[in-house]
Amino acid sequence: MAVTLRDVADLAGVSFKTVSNVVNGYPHIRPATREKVERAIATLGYKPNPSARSLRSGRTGAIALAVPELNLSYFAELASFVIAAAEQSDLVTLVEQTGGDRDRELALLQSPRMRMTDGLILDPLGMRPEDADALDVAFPLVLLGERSFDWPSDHVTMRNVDATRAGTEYLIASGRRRIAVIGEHEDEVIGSARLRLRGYREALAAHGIEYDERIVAKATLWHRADGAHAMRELLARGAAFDAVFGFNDTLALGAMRVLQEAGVRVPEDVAVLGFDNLDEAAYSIPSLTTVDPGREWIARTAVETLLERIGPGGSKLPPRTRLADFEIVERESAPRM
Amino acid sequence: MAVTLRDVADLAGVSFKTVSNVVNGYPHIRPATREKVERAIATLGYKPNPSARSLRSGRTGAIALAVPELNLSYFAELASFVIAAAEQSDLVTLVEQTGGDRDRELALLQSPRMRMTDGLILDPLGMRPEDADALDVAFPLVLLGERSFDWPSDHVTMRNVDATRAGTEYLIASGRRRIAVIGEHEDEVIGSARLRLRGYREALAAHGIEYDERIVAKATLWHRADGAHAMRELLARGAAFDAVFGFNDTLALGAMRVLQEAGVRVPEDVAVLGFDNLDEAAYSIPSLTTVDPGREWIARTAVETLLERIGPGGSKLPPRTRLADFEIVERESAPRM
DNA sequence: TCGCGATCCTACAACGATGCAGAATCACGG
DNA sequence: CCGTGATTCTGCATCGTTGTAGGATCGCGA
Repeated sequence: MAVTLRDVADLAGVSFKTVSNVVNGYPHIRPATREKVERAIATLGYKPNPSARSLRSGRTGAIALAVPELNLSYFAELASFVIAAAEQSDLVTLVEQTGGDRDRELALLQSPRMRMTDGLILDPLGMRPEDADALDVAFPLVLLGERSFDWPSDHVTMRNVDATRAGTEYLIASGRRRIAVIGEHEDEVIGSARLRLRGYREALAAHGIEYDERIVAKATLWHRADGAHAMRELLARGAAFDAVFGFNDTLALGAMRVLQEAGVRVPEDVAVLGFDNLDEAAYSIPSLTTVDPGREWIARTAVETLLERIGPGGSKLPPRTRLADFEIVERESAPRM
Repeated sequence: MAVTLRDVADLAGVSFKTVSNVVNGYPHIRPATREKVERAIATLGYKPNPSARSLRSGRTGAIALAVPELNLSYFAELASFVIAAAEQSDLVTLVEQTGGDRDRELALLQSPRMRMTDGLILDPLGMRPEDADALDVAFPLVLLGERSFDWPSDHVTMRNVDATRAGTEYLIASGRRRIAVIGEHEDEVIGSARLRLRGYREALAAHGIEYDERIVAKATLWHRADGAHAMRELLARGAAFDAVFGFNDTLALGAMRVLQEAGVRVPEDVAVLGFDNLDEAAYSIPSLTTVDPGREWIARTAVETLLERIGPGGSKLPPRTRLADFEIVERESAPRM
């Protein structure tokens, strides 16, 4: 059926290993031979068989990226950067969606599908500290998102606590005192939600503002609809607030929409601050002030880190944690002052 | 290094072929033997080697999805559905980004990377009619998006002309007469842009409204920024309009943002209509009336169609074109009346 | 002329799985 | 007690490639 090294070799009148050598850029080949072979490759349209190649060499040329879902713009934009970075190194990217579900994340780590790739970049939204053992896998692994697993693996992440502390202080500096929050996870102990809440509380404490759980709203998933829902609940509770910090942009955007439906003016009555700096944050009405966590840097660095592990001697490297810088992007929904 | 069939066989005291039979669910195996083997598999943690498997069987268990970029929400949501549908059939999805660039699309069709998969779902944004020959590839291929290639391949797409005609008529029925358009491609002849423009013109003609190119704005890429840019240009031209039809939601949202910055009221002064029904269209201010092209159906159907081709006898099937139903979703930016 | 290292090419054995053909065992009717 | 067909298991060849080892050829100095 398909053209193989042998077919090319027959046409070129050399041994099939010589064709292999040409394809792989082995240096010691006479120009005449090389040309003969290349012509044969062109006329037959030979393309190497990646299965055979990786069976022999142990490398597949693919990496896997596992995120909760591409529906969430943050992960879509992240995936876009990861795929682009991988392509730079001639790797293809296989995308898995876990739904942020613990069981599916654990299953993925055990899955035979992982043997189709040279390594995995995983955002373990659902896993818990006691699942650390599951991270003891035979393939190179880079975790995204700040998590405190008791397991020495590579991490590429952002400074969640610092960033939300800075965000909250930004709101405080602009004169807000009653700062509501959307995105708490009730029983989660290691994820971004918990860390971001901590940064928020630290900032409050540093400025002598009391923590009031009546203006803290849960949202387990971070879709627009969840932000909208949380905001409706906050409004229903009746506790006053003059700012809202959405733990990501989609939550903030959903919340902002509900605020405006309810006749609340943004930012005059309530300032809104997001987290992620999605493309769309610049185009909402009003445009969204947000914390930019350095998505592109994270994506690029995750791929680099994984490649170092995959490469020769990679398994000997000590576990590394790499932190992105953040930045507050001022827009209309929360002016600096 | 890794555990193989042989290792399992040794531990279980059977031939390695028997282990293979167990793994593949061959029926004639004594329960006792099966159990022995399964226990050995479990203790050793055996996982089949997909490279070896696909070298032998010719099937890889992966499909490729090529879209312009995941940054564009439409494609992110589409990819999300495709990946989910593929997973239902135990296939992993390898995502490629072409940037909508003709050369990269053509290169992808020739790329050896394609041999890592059983087939490709491609949205050929940049290809031209004269590139039809490039579609003559050795692997199963399903095209997304309505294109008039002179090549008999499978298509899954939406009724672009009908949908934009209906959208335009919706605006006309609500009393608008000067309907601007954003998203024309100048020199493209086969893509959605051209088809959507045709639907628009058909609707105008049917209602005796003159086509005025002063209110038709180009946008080669369909990001929010492009919509914003196009709207600034429209405003600068000074030609009056009482509605805008963005050829996708992000264009419409970018344009809507600029309108409101300029003090134009939506929908009182100008109605805005989008196309795609993205998640975010429901949360903008005002929420976006839009044409829903049935993204999920398209994704599911594309995977199904590809699977039929991949399956036994698939290459004998006649080329098929499958059309999704569309629907106009009424929201605030363009009320029905 | 010979020896020797560089250069160019080839032969053979893997990598880990599956398909096929067939050997061994078993059940059961005549 | 044997023949026959189903059941259960094994052995071998094979998929297309790369790594290793080594054979041929060549240039060049001794």
